[in-house]
Amino acid sequence: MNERNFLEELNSEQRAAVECTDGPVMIIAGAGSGKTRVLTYRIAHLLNKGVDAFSILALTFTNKAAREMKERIAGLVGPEAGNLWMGTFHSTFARLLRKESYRIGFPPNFTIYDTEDSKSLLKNIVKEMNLNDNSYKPSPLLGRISSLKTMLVSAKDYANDAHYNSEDRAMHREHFGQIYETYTKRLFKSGAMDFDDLLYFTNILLRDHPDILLKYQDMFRYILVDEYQDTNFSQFMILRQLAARHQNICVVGDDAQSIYAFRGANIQNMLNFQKQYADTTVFKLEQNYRSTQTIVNAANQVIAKNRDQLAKKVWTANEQGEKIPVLRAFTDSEEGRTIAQNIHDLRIKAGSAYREFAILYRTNAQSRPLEEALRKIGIPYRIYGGISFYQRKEIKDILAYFRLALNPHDEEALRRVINYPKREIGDSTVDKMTVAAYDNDISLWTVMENIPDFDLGLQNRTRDKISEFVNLIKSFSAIVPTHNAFQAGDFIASGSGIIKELFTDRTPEGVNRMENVQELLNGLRDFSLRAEPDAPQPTLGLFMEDIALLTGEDQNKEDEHNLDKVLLMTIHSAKGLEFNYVFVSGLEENLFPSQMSVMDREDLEEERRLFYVALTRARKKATLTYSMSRYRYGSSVSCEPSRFLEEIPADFLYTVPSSYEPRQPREINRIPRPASPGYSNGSPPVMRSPLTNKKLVSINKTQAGAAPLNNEHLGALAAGMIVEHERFGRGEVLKTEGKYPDSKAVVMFENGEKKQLLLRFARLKVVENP
DNA sequence: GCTTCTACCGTTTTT
DNA sequence: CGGTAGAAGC
Repeated sequence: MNERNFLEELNSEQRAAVECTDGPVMIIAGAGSGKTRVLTYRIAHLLNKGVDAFSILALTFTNKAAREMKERIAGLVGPEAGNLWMGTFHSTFARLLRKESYRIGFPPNFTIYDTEDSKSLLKNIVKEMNLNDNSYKPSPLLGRISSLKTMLVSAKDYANDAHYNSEDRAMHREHFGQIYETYTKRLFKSGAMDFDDLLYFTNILLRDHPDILLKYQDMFRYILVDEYQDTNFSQFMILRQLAARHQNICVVGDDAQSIYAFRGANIQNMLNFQKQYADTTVFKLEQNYRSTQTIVNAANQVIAKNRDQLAKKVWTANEQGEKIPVLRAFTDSEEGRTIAQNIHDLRIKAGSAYREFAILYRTNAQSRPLEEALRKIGIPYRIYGGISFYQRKEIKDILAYFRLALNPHDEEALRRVINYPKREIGDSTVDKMTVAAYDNDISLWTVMENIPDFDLGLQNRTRDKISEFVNLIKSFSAIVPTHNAFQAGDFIASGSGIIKELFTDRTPEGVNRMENVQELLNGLRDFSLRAEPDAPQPTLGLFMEDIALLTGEDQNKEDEHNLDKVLLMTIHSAKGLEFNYVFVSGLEENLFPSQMSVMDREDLEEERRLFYVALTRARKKATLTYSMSRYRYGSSVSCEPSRFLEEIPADFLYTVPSSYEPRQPREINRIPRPASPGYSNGSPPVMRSPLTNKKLVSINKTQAGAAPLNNEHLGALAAGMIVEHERFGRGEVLKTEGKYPDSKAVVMFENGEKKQLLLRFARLKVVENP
């Protein structure tokens, strides 16, 4: 396709934004206004003007967005698109750091720690410092460290900052600074970077090494950034340094869709762009090509009152469309059934495919009742961006061996597999070696490598086991450089003993784990074969680099994507996608808006923007649903409709009454949970133990003999009942006590043994209920 | 050092 | 309801 053709496909707003190629440009793009199209055409236009693909840096928010954009550009200009620097901030700068990291003391094969690794390291540090780990929990610690790194505050800066110090004293975590410092040191010693380090150290590298800065400033003459509203300070500073020389920076974003503040995203980056670059040209894309008028107007209402925004008026020439149905359900599972039923009916009525439907929710936990309902009436579905394949335990175990082969100083990988499979190197040995490493300021691996030089009071046998392990890892390391990824991976997987370990596990889960490992090895084989002839040898190192920054969605197979299935996902991961029919579920106070944001932010602006994103995913019809009660940790909690429902003018909505009655008791006659405030079906009958006369709240009643021998349908036990236990045989219940789920029963068995059983784990069958 | 049992705890969103 | 950390017991 030649240039004239593709520019003519754009409207005048879009075309102007594409053709203004030089100098700082900000494109404010409303939802559904063809933002991606403008970005791709702009890049294609640059290439057609003769700009070298190697000198264009395009940063997107997800790997998927980068891939898609690359494909679309390739469709416009051909294979030259392959030479673009295009990817997420993290993957692009990880790539840059691999080349330059030696300048800041990191090896080129540095490991990238994921969140799990980081938390586990923090946990170890807290333990070693003998701090009460109730106030030093890994997740909050990592959260704080992460936001500090995002603000480019080093451990040293932190220690010297009076404000931070007094804040810590007030929060009773005066050792935080020390933890931060130790964490940083340990990462360095392990030759590892966490997620935020990839951006942090890119900043440091560019800041402290003018020659490198100049090199990349000249390399990236044109910089384009997608989803600019979601960039954080660290990313902003990288861009600022790189663009300083040529000033050809084009950012595209929608302040109304800024939903990542929790991760440090700073909407001010967008609001202040014009201040940063005085001669910025601003373009606005205000026509929405995606949704009906009803949806566009209702969505506009949602964010109308937000204070932080750039003036724009999103409008559409599309048809008016249906009103937005609001469905009320009594329980979360009924909400699921209603949605499932609606999808079923709509699909038949409108002749639509399953893939035209999406169900969005605020939290991942909400997917379960939805899945159950869909499964029950046979609607195929897929969870978009769920847990990543590479996060599974068995896969992470194997990857830990791979990581060790590439970088044996990687402490988290080492700890993970040092005794898996069991090789008699237990916790106390690891603790002793950790102390030695700390005392000598060396890595754990170095201690193990030189174990005879240390007097740790270990048994000879243990020392031999350690040497054996060291030699094993060294043999893995030796394989890597001379073999391709598959050969090395296969050798390591079987040499580590993991394959054997998994093979002996014949439980269904075990078989599944084994299949996953096979899947990983197949992936390695593909990776090794797929390599282009003149590309570098597809080593294990390259493979690990490829997968380190993948998210759940990135690794699904092509055919997975094309299957005709309803998609389920969080609103966050729905950004950038669109569907004909969208269900936004769980519109309840304290869920959406979330409890956290209701408690510590009075404005709820970000939650509203999130709702805006949810609504504007829909092309033809958006449906809102909520439930009056929801299960949480096994008990039902009553809910109120979300305030957001009231913020949409009533003439955009119509309320559909619940078509279901509250659920009838099934054959298992459930006694309602403890009288939680607002239990909507009247207060539950109270059962009392005949012996103690204590209330037997919250234990389910079962018909005698109906409960299977597992803990899924525990019956309410009362004194006098005759029960049968899997191992101990028959017995009589003497008394029951405690509150579910930790309720206990004392049972006298026929063999004369008196046992106290924790009901949640006891496998009991009621055989007689007098 | 390894296995089994029990008490406790969790509440966003993710590159 | 699940997951899991740590104690107790072997």
